[in-house]
Amino acid sequence: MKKVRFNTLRGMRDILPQEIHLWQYIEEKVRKIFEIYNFKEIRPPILEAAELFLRSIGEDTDIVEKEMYIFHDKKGRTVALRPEATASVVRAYIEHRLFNNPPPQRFYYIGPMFRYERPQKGRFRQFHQAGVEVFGIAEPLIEAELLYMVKRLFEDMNIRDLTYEINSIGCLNCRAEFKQLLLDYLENKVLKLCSDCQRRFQRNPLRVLDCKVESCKNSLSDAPLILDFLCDECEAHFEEFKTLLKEFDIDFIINPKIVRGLDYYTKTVFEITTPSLGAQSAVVAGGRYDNLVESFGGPKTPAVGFAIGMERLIEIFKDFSFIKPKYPTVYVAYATEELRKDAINLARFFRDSEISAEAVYENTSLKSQLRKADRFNAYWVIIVGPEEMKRSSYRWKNMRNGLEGEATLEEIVKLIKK
RNA sequence: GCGGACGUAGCUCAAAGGUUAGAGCACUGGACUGUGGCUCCAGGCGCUGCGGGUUCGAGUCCCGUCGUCCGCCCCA
Repeated sequence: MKKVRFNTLRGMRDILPQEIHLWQYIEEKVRKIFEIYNFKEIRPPILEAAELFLRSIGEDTDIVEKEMYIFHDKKGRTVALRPEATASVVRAYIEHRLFNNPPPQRFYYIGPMFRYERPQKGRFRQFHQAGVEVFGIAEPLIEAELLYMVKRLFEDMNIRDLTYEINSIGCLNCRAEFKQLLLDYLENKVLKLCSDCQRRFQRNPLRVLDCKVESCKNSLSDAPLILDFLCDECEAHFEEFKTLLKEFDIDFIINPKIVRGLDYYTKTVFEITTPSLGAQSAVVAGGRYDNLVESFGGPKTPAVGFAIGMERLIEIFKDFSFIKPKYPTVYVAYATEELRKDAINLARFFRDSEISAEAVYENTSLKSQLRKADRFNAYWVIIVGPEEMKRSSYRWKNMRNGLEGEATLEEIVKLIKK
């Protein structure tokens, strides 16, 4: 038989036991703060109808155009691995009529997302997001509270050097007006723009504004900013949002260039960035999407959400030396080979008593057993020996301080559980 | 999708085109026949990412491919 070696696919990786405790620690932190804010966990499927993402994220966005894992199932349906979770949560919210519950309805999720991109630092094809969505509240208070919640999470994890960037991209009304204004402005410049922007000019002119090509930036230096053309309502919303952030003691900067790569946003958008991630500076991103629920056939429902990039959060979380993996509490060894089975049985007894235990299954010297116990970082070693058996007792050894003694099983359990 | 760097033992890295590809750490066993960590000794480390080519001879040079990293684009 020909031997084949398999590896993870590009951009995918195994999270091994040696780092999983770090993930578990961070997931617990995230869950805890979300639940304090009354967010309820929701777990939508990872595979959805591709249409769901086309209609929410937008067909002209990079995510949909070139980054989606999209394929046909055996019935010929076009399905996609989710590139983000908001669309799924909105779908579930409507599908299960969760809007019949009183607002605010708050949901959170933690799970894998998929984007077919070129991997690099902080960027993977399968990555994880922890995110929240709030339905039913139009007040900017919600956005401000969400940012405050994230700020608390970062403080709790002792993560600093973050920049809170905010912007408003208006509602359907002011955006329509602004779009016309922008088109007029771009009219006689369009030939000077890069090829991407020429296409954007046709299909999604707002995205011309955040082109990174130097020549485009130059010719757009005096371009109108949507921030200056918000309608009265959007303007008031943004003003109140800023006032609340100040009240909540959140330092922020206004970045009029944030438009977000997803079409469903309205009014508030925000991004939290760090200098320590190289080119992938965003750790958290989100915003308001007041039209999405309605456009998916639900009742008109304002909504806000954000997502945290878990890999990026872990990357900037420096203080993890104190997080220790879980070790077995006891390691059961035997002094002579005939007692091997007794040792295994003793391990079974410990496990039945909810004490985590590891044991030696092969025939080997006591010395090597102790060495293994050390390697496993076991706290206690219990040795089954012939002399002790006669007195129906066992030898115990504390691997942290080297102390040892002899005791009955009852005494040992008491010692361990102390 | 575009550009650059790099792929050698489980890990970190050596080996100016020339014997049988090495070292440290780690692993296994022993010195210590019922006791880990320190020390010493011994042992196995390998399709040099993969596939072609050049050459008397390739880990080394060339081409392709896959992968990793770093930029660009975009994003979490």
